[in-house]
Amino acid sequence: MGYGFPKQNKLCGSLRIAQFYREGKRFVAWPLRVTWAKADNETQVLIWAPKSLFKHAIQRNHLRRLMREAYRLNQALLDDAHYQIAFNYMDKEEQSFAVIEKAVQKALKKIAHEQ
RNA sequence: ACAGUAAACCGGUUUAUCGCGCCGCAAGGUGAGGAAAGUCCGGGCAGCACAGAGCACCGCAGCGGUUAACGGCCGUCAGGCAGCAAUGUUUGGUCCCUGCUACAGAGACGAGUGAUGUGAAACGAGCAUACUGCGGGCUGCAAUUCCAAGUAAACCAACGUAUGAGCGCUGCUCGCGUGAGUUGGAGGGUAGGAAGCGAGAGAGAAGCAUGGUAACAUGCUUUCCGAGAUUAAUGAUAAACGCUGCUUCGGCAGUACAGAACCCGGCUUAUAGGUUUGCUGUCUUC
Repeated sequence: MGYGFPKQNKLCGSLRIAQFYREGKRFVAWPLRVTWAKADNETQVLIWAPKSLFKHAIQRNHLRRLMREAYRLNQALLDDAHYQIAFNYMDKEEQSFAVIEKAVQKALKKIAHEQ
């Protein structure tokens, strides 16, 4: 598993997303709220920065990009199984890449461990 | 030189590592802004509607020009306000008809008169909801078209079937058209894909020429430019340089506003720092 993050590894489709949020397991790795479930075919990831917390599109874009990079660089922490994972940003402040990367690492380790 | 004022423009750069969208068999190519923003005007484009008449309603308003169009832009006139000035800012159709003009005043548009007094205004008028001129069908790309999949032409209630329900025509009236359903309740299904969507007869850009005070128009030239996502690409990390402050000359701090979503022309708002030009005032030197 390399560092890539192509489009087929992104979770999309409103029905699947709604079902995933209903059934997935949740925990918090500040400043992220993580939802995850086992998947059959491929690991798919959803990244979300809410408009209610960040008014400007450029802030949301920036946070999404930081979370995406953090996942992309640390996805090797997962084992060989496949998952659906959602990272929801939940803090009111824009945190740095170092903080977000640490949170993503913690979350991925926890998912791999619980599995 | 300093201060002011009015315009125009720029909006970081480089390297390393990892990565994303679109196009392409591949090699490779290409990928945010001056405001992409607010969605306030105008136009293209799309769908629906459109026999006609009247009354409403909304927008604009010195004058002239410009444009695809505009409430924009350019030029210009008059009054008020700020400033020594350059300049900025603000107001600007009309009173024939309809109506309004508080308090005060004998009287407020009604007249027998109208000096004094009252009052913003005393027969003179001012104003808009009135009148005049011009413009306006409605809805917006979540438009619209196609493909695929799926469901419930079932149930309940009200009104109606030529004694005409309802619908459409602009909000209303007339009038016209249509002619058996319509409305509400409860419930069921879908929310995938493609086109629209960006190289087109471009309201593009740059340069030159001609006309015009200007906005702008016309013509010629060009190895000039060309995002197209859809849980939504255009990035992340590290370093160096540049720029701006402060400095004990070692350095330290800061480097804005902000992210396309059908496309254009404007307006408005946000913006670190910087560049250029015109004009005005003050001072100095020749």
